[in-house]
Amino acid sequence: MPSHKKSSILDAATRLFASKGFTQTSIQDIARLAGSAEGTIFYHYKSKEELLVAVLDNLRADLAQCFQGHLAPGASSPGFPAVEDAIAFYFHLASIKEYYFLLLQNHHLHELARENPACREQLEAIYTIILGFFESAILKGQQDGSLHTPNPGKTALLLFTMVDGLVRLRAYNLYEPGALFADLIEACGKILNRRNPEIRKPKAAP
Amino acid sequence: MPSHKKSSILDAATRLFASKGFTQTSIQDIARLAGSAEGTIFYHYKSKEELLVAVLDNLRADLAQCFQGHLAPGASSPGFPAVEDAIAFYFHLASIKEYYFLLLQNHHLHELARENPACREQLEAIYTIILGFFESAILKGQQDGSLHTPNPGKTALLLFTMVDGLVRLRAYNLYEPGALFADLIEACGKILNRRNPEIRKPKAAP
DNA sequence: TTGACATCTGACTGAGCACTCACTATAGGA
DNA sequence: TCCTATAGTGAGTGCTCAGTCAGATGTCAA
Repeated sequence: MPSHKKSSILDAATRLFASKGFTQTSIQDIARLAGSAEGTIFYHYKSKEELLVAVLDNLRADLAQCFQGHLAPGASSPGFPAVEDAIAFYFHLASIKEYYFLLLQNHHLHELARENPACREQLEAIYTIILGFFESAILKGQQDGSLHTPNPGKTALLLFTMVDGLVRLRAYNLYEPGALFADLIEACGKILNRRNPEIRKPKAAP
Repeated sequence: MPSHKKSSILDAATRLFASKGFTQTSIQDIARLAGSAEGTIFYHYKSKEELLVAVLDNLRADLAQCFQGHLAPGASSPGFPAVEDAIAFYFHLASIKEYYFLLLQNHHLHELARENPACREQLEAIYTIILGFFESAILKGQQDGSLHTPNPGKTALLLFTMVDGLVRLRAYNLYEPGALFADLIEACGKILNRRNPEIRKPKAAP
């Protein structure tokens, strides 16, 4: 079984890397938040960089579980458009687990992925999961006839950049939270060539 | 007149802050690239942070000039849709001055803006300029009747997040450069309610 | 030539950093 | 009880960093 300290170190590192950035976070910061000694961190993880990879691994597993739970049969509202539902869910997720998405937008992370294979693999797996989630929502919409979208893969990427962009705008307080949500959903509907022009309001705007 | 060393320091700092990030860039790095001594940097700028603000100031002025040059009468192709033209130009700019846009996406920058008023002012001015550029293109499109877009301000923000997102994808090599450009232009057209369905190819895809 | 000023230099400093290591604590099997 | 392995500790180490400072150099007017 995993030790209590180890998981609290992982948790502290996740939040600090997301909020302050990898470089700005010191081992001392992590130890303080986790309630452990600095040495304990290096007992469980060889280096600060390996700790980051462990954080990514944990993030990926949790994200996969969240998406899987949402895609499970019966989990999504029946009759509710799959894509709007997916986007609303993604926004909901980005709201309750904002630190995950802030972490993924860290510049240093992508620098590191260039030279650290373990880091690159984790990052690629995470993007595959997220894009796969959008893509499967588009495919579902095509099957029930509500969408006509020629290239689901590329369109999923476009949706991702939009939603991710809004997450960033919210994090930096560049606009009032929630004010753009309805516009975003509407814009996505247009991109996806919705057959049914009236857009139903999603249940929860963040 | 401004000294030669001072401007080469500013230039070196701009490129290094963009490519490595603010925290990862040391004064030694900047001095080496600028061909000056470390002391010279602190002769011209009180601190590393003040140097960053100077970089932003320079970026803002240059960006404003670029946009102004493009919006000048006669500069845009007559008859060419204003919004597609604007997006293509923004992409072109993001291609030849990629480091500007990478710098703006730096997480630490937005952290700093929260506590440093000078930094915050510069950042706000820069976003005002960029969003104003998109908004004026939308308004132009509405005047010539090619667009029907209810809320230019919000739509400009959505366009910005999309284009900025693609810049980031390209920088991190998450997709082949240029492969999504046509799709992006098409998606923007849909968001903007283009009256004329056929989209003309822009002159230069990056 | 002299003095005053702006520009520029690089050795230096103290603080903070990631990481090490000798050590203690605890728990279970023999 | 002793032995061993796992978990955890925090002072110490060597290095890098932003920022300082005393002085060198260049320039130009008096």
